[in-house]
Amino acid sequence: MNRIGTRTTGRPTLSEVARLSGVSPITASRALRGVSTVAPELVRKVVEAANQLGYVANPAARALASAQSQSIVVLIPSLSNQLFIDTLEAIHAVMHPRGLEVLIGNFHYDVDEEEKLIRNYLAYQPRGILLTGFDRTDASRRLLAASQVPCVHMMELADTGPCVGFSQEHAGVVAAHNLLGRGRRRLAYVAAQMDPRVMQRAEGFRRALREAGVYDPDLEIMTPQPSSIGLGSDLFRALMHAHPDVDGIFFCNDDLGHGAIYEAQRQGLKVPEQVAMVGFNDLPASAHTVPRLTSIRTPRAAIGRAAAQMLLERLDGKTSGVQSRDLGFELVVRES
Amino acid sequence: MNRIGTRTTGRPTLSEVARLSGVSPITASRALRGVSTVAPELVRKVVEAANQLGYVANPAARALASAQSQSIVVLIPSLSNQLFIDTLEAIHAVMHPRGLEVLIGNFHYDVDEEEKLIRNYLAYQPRGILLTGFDRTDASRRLLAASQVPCVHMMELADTGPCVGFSQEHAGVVAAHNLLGRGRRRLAYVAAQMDPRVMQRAEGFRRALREAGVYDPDLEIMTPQPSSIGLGSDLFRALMHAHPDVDGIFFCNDDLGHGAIYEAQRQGLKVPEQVAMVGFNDLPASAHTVPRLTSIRTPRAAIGRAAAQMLLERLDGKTSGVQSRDLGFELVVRES
DNA sequence: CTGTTAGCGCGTTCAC
DNA sequence: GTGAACGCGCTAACAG
Repeated sequence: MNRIGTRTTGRPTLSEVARLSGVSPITASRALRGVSTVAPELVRKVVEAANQLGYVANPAARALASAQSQSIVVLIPSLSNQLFIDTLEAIHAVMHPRGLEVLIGNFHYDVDEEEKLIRNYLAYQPRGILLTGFDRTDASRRLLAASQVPCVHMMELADTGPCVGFSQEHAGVVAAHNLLGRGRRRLAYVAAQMDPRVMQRAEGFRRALREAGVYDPDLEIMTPQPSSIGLGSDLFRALMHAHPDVDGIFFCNDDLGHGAIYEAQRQGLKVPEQVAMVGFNDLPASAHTVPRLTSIRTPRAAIGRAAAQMLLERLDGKTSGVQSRDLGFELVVRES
Repeated sequence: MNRIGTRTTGRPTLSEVARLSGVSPITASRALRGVSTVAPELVRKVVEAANQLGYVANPAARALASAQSQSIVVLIPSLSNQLFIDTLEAIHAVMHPRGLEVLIGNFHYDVDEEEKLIRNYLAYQPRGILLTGFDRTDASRRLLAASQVPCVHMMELADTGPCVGFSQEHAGVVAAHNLLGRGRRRLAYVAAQMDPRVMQRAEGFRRALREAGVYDPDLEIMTPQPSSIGLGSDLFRALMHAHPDVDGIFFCNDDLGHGAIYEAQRQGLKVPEQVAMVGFNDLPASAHTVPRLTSIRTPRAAIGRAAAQMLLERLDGKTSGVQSRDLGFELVVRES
């Protein structure tokens, strides 16, 4: 059988496109990439030939020759959280029209896994990297710095690198003020996962309670377990059992809040009359639970979009240095 | 400044590893890949040199030289559905230890977008492709066939290609039987998105109702809108308004079911006394809503795992031809 | 079991 | 504005 050699792809190459359009390969290359000054007439011919052959450039050859791929790496701590899916989609929507491929790395809230991902993905010579937060290993930081690949950090704000996010700590303050404003004094913080952002929100919440003179460390329930609805039910039950006088709770995310709402309903415990609740992220379900969950809406899609754009600007050399973009958040007051 | 040339990566190359370990580049290559027969002593030396230099192979060069990447492409219709996230994670868990990168393509339930993704990703010379279902454009099919890249289809069963999934139609039958078994006769099917699998479940549900002599086409509510909790509330409200005598509903997925449960609660409509409900997928929340939602649990992680393994076997040439693997599903009876 | 040779397909560099 | 030559880093093919 006339099998193609194992070293060749069998797909049309740039040379074939060039031959068909009567120009040199390099002109075809330039025409297809839209760079430099190629006569419009030639461009037309080349593009036509490419379409006719169904030519698609070989990314490997391209990356090898230019020492640069057409990929952007995005490193996120979890895929199971709708939060990051929304961010991812927004990033993709910005990058795709620019011909940039988005490589997704999920490090499962594990900085060592993130380090491995960085080492691995750097080998792909990505054009840029989008990172979640600022908490990572020193080795990761060194790898990133040595690579010279432009980075933008998402979700948190800091002056140590270009970033797009909002003040997690302030979100904690706002949640506290909402609860305090409703006359609640026995306020609890219920958290899982305990990633850096969860801790920052805890810090803000704590500070506000302290200033109001109602802070009680016994009412901070934190577990490193992954967050889930079931866990929210469990933590709520345990909390109310140990401290029946709690009259307001800030959950580090909506999943926990939903679990608590279900559990409260099962126990016949009135929300918000007996216990008020504030969630975080404002997932779609929060607008529908009974009662509807008051929550802090995070601009996750906007963060993805803005971070992607900031990265593009850096690639184009339009900006440089540390740039911090605060997209804020919004307390969505509902029934809980 | 002594900047490295723009054509070079600045990272250690195979030649440097070879030089440091006193062998030829090709021997270093073989040692690192663990192929062929290289003397154990040499392997040790090469690996040591590679570690010392922090060498990571350049995937682009590798792909170019071997006409084959270390990537597996997975094409899914949505990232917003927890279903596919679970599948994705399982696939990754199988592929990663084998040194295979998973490239995720989200085609947003759009066969034309899927076709573009296929055209694009094929240029990356993936080792294999994991597809969702069998419904795609003819061009997609041709592209795939011409590429010779091994494929495995997920979620549905058919005899037209290797696949791992379960009978969507039978799931519809089982849902119907559960409702019929509880004495319900006015049964509705409420669906959104209307992807092929949703339609297959509809077909099974319909068939079972027909056999029981209770099929009423007016009680099929289908909309192409994307599925969501809010939509579930809306559709449920509209349905019960138009047909107050409906006493059982099968939802094409749990999101719609959850929305209906919330809405029923708001309307003071007793579930399941007045209307029984069966969902599909068994998302985590279904075990916690009030009342807890009876649902069909789909083996989404198992499907990802098995599909990945089937693909690996094909890559290793262990199997070939059409192979269909039915992983079944499970009706989880709860309170609704 | 190891090395030599050659080339994967493209873009950079420099010449025209 | 266009082209020739070369090389990116690696591995297939074939010797030995």
